[in-house]
Amino acid sequence: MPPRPPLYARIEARLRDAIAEGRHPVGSLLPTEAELCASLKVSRHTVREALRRLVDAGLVERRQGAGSLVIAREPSRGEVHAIRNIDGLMQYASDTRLQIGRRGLAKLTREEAAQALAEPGTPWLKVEGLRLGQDGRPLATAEVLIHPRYAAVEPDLPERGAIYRVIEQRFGVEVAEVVQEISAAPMPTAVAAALRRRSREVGMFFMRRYVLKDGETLLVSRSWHPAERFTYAMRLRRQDT
Amino acid sequence: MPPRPPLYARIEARLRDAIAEGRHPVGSLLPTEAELCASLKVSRHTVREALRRLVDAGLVERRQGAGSLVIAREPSRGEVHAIRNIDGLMQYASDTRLQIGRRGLAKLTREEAAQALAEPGTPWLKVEGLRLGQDGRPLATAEVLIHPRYAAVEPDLPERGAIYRVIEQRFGVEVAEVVQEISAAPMPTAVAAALRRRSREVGMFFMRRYVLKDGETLLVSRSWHPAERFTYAMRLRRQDT
DNA sequence: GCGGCGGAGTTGTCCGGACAACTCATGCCG
DNA sequence: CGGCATGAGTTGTCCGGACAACTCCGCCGC
Repeated sequence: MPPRPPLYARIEARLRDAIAEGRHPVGSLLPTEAELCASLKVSRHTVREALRRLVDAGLVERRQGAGSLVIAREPSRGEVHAIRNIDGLMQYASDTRLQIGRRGLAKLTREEAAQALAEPGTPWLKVEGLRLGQDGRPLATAEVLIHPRYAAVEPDLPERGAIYRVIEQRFGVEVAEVVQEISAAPMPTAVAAALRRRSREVGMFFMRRYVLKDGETLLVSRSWHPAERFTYAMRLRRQDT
Repeated sequence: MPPRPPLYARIEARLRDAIAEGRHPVGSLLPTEAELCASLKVSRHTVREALRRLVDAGLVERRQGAGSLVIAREPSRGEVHAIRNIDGLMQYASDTRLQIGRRGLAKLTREEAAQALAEPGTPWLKVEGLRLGQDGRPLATAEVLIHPRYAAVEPDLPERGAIYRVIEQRFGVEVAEVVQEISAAPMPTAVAAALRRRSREVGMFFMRRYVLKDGETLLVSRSWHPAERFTYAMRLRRQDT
């Protein structure tokens, strides 16, 4: 008889099953830690270990003060799902690069983001992508903005593959850092409300910036995921002009 | 002024620096949790969070009862280091696949290993590899054993790339599971002692098995890492006959 | 309406402790 | 010499609690 797995593993499996069976659909929030503690009669520590593993598995994302959001039903194989899966691939690539930084990703400040994205007159190469699930249905929209210096890669852009790798090889540069932004500084409430309304359609905002060794921003990806409650509270100048 | 990072992050950075500077060389053991608690005046919980991050970063491996072993000075970019880096690549590939299971990998029993590896008369395709570090010096030796049914991939074997991916594409199969073995069931003490002696040369043993959906073993990789104290305590029939 | 303030709710950090599970060396005994 | 038992040392699991940081919503004044 095999030994009983640890408590947190059983809780993790339980939650994983609940997600897989749709009792916690993608885009919904899991019960809070306190609720799980109460219903499962375990300490918060144990619940957090189980949730941490779901985060590592890519099923859940958490934000302090907001909750635990289900973002996938099954662990991603980290594979290419569809032709136009541009940002998905980049995300995969960056996840690989970022395996270390899975937790503790640095945050982009609002100013940094504005600077990186919205320098007026900067003709960033913009690549639009659609992230598709394994069933072929769209999961999220995405944009990738490439620094004009490296815009010549456009004809080489892979249908499947990591964009930044192509640029690295083509130009002999090296991505030194990947910075991720999920939530941002507070913004004027009116705009926030408008975005919140819109977020019922587009959902959570994701942004990644790829930085070279000399600090230059190589490319920026941003994408929207169809999550209900994780609203985006960041404003990009390029978007509303 | 930026806010002070959390305590565990500072401890992590401190240990990371100590490793990078060689104060904790690769192959040595870190101070025990209790020692770190005492010297840093923090709770064991905080120390464990810092160590967990070092494990996630790939700098440290831990084993219950044994200690925390330094296995790398800097976080791996997860990249190809050298031509003959066959198992290294596979490990990278499997790490990617296994991002989820970074913790809690299932274990191979001794019998399973013997069955997978040492069925007499089974002409497994054996690929020998040498894992090289970024400086070109060997880090570990490796063997990859491919199931005879898929041995026809030999001419296709990549010098750089994941072997199992090649097989998947070539034969239209799909790896459903990756099982990893680090330490194994106890073995006769005499053999253990002999191995322990030898382990001062070859070090820790690693083994991975790639399983198809129907349960068939697609390939097995095993490798030895030059770690001092993490001795190998598993016996493979194929090895001593 | 617009903006700011505040408070309830939620997750993040950190402490202290206890016991279980595992590793490894030692020593005893056949 | 081989095998087993023992025990110290180390990491894994789990509990309980406290406060900090953050999110989000509603209230209120202008």
